[in-house]
Amino acid sequence: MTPRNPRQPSDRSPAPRSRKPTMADVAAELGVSRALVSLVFRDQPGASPETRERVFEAAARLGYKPDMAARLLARGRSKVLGVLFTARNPHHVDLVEAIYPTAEELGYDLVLSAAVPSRDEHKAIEALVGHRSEALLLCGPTISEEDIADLGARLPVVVLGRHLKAAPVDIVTSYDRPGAREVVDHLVALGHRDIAHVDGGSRPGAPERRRAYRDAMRFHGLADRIRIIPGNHTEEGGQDAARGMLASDEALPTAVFASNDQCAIGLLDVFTRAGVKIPEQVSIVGYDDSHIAGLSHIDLTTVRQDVPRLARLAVEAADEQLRGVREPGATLKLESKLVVRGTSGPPTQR
Amino acid sequence: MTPRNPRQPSDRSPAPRSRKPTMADVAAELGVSRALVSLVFRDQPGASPETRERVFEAAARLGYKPDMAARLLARGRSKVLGVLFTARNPHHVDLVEAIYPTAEELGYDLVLSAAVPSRDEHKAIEALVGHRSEALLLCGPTISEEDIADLGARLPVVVLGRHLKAAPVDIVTSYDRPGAREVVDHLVALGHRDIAHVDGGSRPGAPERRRAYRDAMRFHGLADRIRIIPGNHTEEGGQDAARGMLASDEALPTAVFASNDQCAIGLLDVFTRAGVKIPEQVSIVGYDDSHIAGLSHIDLTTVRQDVPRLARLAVEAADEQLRGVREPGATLKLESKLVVRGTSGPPTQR
DNA sequence: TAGCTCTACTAGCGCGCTCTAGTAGCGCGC
DNA sequence: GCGCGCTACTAGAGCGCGCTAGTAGAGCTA
Repeated sequence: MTPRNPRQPSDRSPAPRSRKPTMADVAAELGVSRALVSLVFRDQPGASPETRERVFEAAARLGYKPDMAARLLARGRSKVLGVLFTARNPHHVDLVEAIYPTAEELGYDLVLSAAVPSRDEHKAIEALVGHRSEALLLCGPTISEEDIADLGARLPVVVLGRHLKAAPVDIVTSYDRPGAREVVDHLVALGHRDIAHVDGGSRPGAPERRRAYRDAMRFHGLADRIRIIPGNHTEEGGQDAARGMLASDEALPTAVFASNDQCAIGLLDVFTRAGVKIPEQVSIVGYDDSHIAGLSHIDLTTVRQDVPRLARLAVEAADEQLRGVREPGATLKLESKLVVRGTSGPPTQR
Repeated sequence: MTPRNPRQPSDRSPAPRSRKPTMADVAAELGVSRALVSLVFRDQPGASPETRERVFEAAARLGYKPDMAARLLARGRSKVLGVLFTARNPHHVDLVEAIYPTAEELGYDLVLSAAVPSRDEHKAIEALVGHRSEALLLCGPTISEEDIADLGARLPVVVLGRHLKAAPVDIVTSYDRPGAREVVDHLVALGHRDIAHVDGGSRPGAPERRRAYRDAMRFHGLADRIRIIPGNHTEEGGQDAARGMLASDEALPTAVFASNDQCAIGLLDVFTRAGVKIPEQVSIVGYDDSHIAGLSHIDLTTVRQDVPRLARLAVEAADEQLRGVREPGATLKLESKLVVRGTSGPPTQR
């Protein structure tokens, strides 16, 4: 952390933990002006190499660290991007991981705010704005389109993984339809006809996936087998849907396409516990290819989104809006593709 | 988001996105002083109810939101807690979720910083300090004890889920030994004797769990069966360990106790793919009871830590340090307990 | 020597807010 | 009529930094 400093051992202070040193302290220590220290820390020309050296040395000795809040306040641009994500959603976590490198590359700092059950997205977003985010990256926001539009009128906003009709914000997402279409094609090719879809209600991406499922079923002449079961994008949603299917009078479908991986995992959970063999009795396909789908023994067939590119495009879109090189309102879509793993297979004859 | 405002519809501006309004704008709008507006927004006495009303109304009309950075800068106390966590670690995510409510209750705002592969803990911590965190909550930090001590000398630090010898920081964690002991007791009671431990190297909590495993094995007269396989706290670590065991000349143990859930999931993954039946051929037990262990069809036997209390105690500890009612250096330990699920069972005779 | 340029620095305002120390105005009792 | 206390408000100094406009001094010409 701080450079090793024998003169001020860290165990010296059980108590005082004196005021954080400021730039002025460093300047005073060296008998120079604050501005000089500022120059050095911003890596601006105007200081001799020896002076730079001395400034860094003194700063390290005093334990000085630049204060972001003051820095943000003083300079017009804060170079901070606010990122909203859902803590429980592994796909969001993947996105956050992927956002860091590009942000760093373009010189942005990141402030994260998690939407968790006890703290809704509105609060999380207010926190981001309050902390001087110049622009917001929203991972699969569930707030209303109107709210997003209002937000977009206040500052640059990039929405990841959700379609919007007419908000003044950038949108970076995957084509949901080809992905969902591929899922149905794959299942049909395996011999399935009773393919149900556990949807995600109005969650980001869900309406498009539902529509694509319907279209694909019709395309394959399976319009009469269309079966949409209400769900959401959490494990609980998948569990509830699975319980509903098990309790229902109708026969189980031979394949279930879930609106996202978490939902699929919920399905897997309940089906497995109930003794339903996966994929022998029921094939299950998810959506997102979050790291969990591939790594664990879940081994879920799913649709992979190009997370690194998604993240890069989102950060770049925010940057472009901030630099004013482009009006907001762009929509970028990436290809996604089916990843076949162990939870899908041919249906067994009954 | 912003209160609905018919006079300035959000679609009015494709372009200007004019400067964010400040407190001075609100004050000018009403013909009052900035200080008054400040009072109202801080909910301090000294303004009449009617004035408060007018201030809020004007603020809403202008779309004013208080600027945290300036607020933090201006007041001594920032009331911001910095939280370091590992994005991929579901147990950390659980902790973050649990920290929010208590923080809010005590009037703290949270700034999150994720350690991800491309961005190590040092950077993540610097970001937190730079954003004026008054105190730091570190979820299972892997940086050196010395670095943590240095950090603790600069500001209040609470470490979650890791033991430290003599750093001037608070520690909130679970008793690892009784938990690990319970695991071994459970497995022995089921009839296991060849119980291996995939450890977590020097990761937080790992040394204690390893030691507890050893002690428990000795207690049960199984000293000669002690088998410790190096691992770490990621899925990859578990996968590598499992591959190593499968490739080894030695027979597989009948039970494996992993140092955390992710590692256990990695084991599950590789064993399952290799056709090893869980728990018939090998029982697997994890540690943490992250939401993933119970929710998915992973159904992992594991050791539950009391996450809500852990989180509450950590925030309270930070608060106490900040209020100066107590010297840093306290260690709080909570009970943890075995949760038996589907990955552990009696060994089959060979 | 004056005049120029260039490097290496400094003075001081302002970012949006908080907070201390006030003041203006009012009703009150004596 | 005067001081008193109270409510409702204001002036203005800072918080730690960035940044613009400046200056002192060295080196160089002519």
